[in-house]
Amino acid sequence: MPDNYYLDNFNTLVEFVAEHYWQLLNNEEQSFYRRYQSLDTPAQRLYIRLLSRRKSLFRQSKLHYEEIGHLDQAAIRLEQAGLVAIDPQLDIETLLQLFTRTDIQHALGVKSQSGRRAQLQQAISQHPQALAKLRRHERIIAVLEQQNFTVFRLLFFGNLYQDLTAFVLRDLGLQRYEPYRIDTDTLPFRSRSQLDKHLHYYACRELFDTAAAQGTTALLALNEQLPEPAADDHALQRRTEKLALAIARQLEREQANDEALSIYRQIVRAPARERLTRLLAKAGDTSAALALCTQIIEAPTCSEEFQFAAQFGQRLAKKNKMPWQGQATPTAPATTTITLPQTERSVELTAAAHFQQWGQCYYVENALITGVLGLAIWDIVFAAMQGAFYHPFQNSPADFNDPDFRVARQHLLLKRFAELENGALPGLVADNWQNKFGITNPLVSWRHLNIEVLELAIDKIPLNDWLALFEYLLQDLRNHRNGLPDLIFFPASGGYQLIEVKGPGDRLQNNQRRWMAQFNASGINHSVVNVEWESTVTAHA
DNA sequence: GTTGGGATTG
DNA sequence: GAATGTGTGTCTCAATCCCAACTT
DNA sequence: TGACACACATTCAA
Ligand SMILES: [Mn+2]
Ligand SMILES: [Mn+2]
Repeated sequence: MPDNYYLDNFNTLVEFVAEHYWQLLNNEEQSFYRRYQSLDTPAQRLYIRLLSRRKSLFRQSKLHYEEIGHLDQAAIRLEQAGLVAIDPQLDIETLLQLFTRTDIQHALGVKSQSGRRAQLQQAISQHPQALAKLRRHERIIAVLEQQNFTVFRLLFFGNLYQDLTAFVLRDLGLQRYEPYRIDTDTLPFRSRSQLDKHLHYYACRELFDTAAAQGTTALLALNEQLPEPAADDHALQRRTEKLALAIARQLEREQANDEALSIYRQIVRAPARERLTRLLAKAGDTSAALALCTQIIEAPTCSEEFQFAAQFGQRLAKKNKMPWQGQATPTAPATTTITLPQTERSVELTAAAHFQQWGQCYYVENALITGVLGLAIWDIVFAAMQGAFYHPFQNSPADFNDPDFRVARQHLLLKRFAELENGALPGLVADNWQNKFGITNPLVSWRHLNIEVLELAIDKIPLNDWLALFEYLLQDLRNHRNGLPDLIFFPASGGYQLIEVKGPGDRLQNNQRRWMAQFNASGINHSVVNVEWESTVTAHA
């Protein structure tokens, strides 16, 4: 790694933002950028070093950065630029965070092994002389204006969960990204108010845990604070709705059902209507609950919601002797029970080893089917679309989880499906396995795949089955990429079977049932295998 | 004296 | 035995250091 | 730092 790596990375980030988003920056942020630019290199380095760490307060004696040289001078220039404070006023609690338990014992003149940290802190708080002794000969540096860098990060990445480590991981080869072209003409932020709303959202999210611990009033106050995203800002809509759903769910736990209900009423995103239905039913408003079920069935936002409404509606109607349209027809999958000696390994691997007797069996869960789709449509996932790629560290296009991902790429997908029908699948999978290996892709989990199971699967699974599986996945990439069976079994006698393993006490989950309904519709061979452990007690008896 | 959870680093 | 809610573990980037708990 | 699947407890109905 070059000596300047973190300086270069930081500069790349802030210069991109300054170039493309200067008009969105307020005076403070513009000043922040100018003041940073006016620093000499050692001061810039020190600032970035401090900015990259989790805490904002440091004892200078604990900082060891050979490449910076004299920290004293760098720190003073940063102070002159207003980017750090030296020896700031601190309350006792904050000050003590900077020192170890041993430091505090020494200042108090106590022997080691004398109490926990909390007790020592309590003790030293009463002794001004000991506190003064702690701080004597120490220069304390507080890094300032972190929030301004946070704004730059948000503008660059479009989120706050990525940071400068993304550059390092890429440069070390630990994360590889598809070399897509960045669409600098259509960047995600268009206005200051949009940016402010995003920042506001993150501020709210940071408050959530505290509010949840405080209870109903704090949760309701937080909900009031949530920003109102612009109609075309899908990213922020998704985030605020998820946070509102979390708030409402927590309100339910606090028994504040009416308050939760009124939040759910404002949200369509799942599982808002499901929660709403449950609350209405619990409150005894059966007809409203049933009406909502009907509404969901007519226009479901996802398969899970549809399945819920069909089952819950039927049950609720039956219980209350109310009329109900439609019969849920749960088809039980073929189920067998096998008894195996318990092993150190997981029940899935143990079962796979068992089936290995009759052919070849792999523990793949979601990785195989979604992975093959990912390899089959690799170029479409990363196709240049307006606004899809706006920084170099994306694992997927910006709209990957939106329903319109498919709509926007429909012509490409139709063409690809035609190619698949003409036998393109084996070639696409082999080529992309070869050419793209290790590159991050939202559908491909390289670690859980190997070329053997891929080749076997391509060989043994008929094309029509693949097309049916792909179709269901593409209907809702976000929600249909889980729930696939644990094992794929290729019997020596030919064909294949998808097997969901269930250990003692485990039962089919709803997403697994939904996949099995698809398997049924497409005639795909599948089963549930219940594993029981050979009891050593029984064996001896 | 060990260990387990972190923060930091590249 | 279903339905429902909640808790847990496993992926982790890997090597190193620090620190505060303890016969884990 | 979530997503995902599983483990476990409680409740309720037949
Ligand atoms: Mn599984
Ligand atoms: Mn299973």
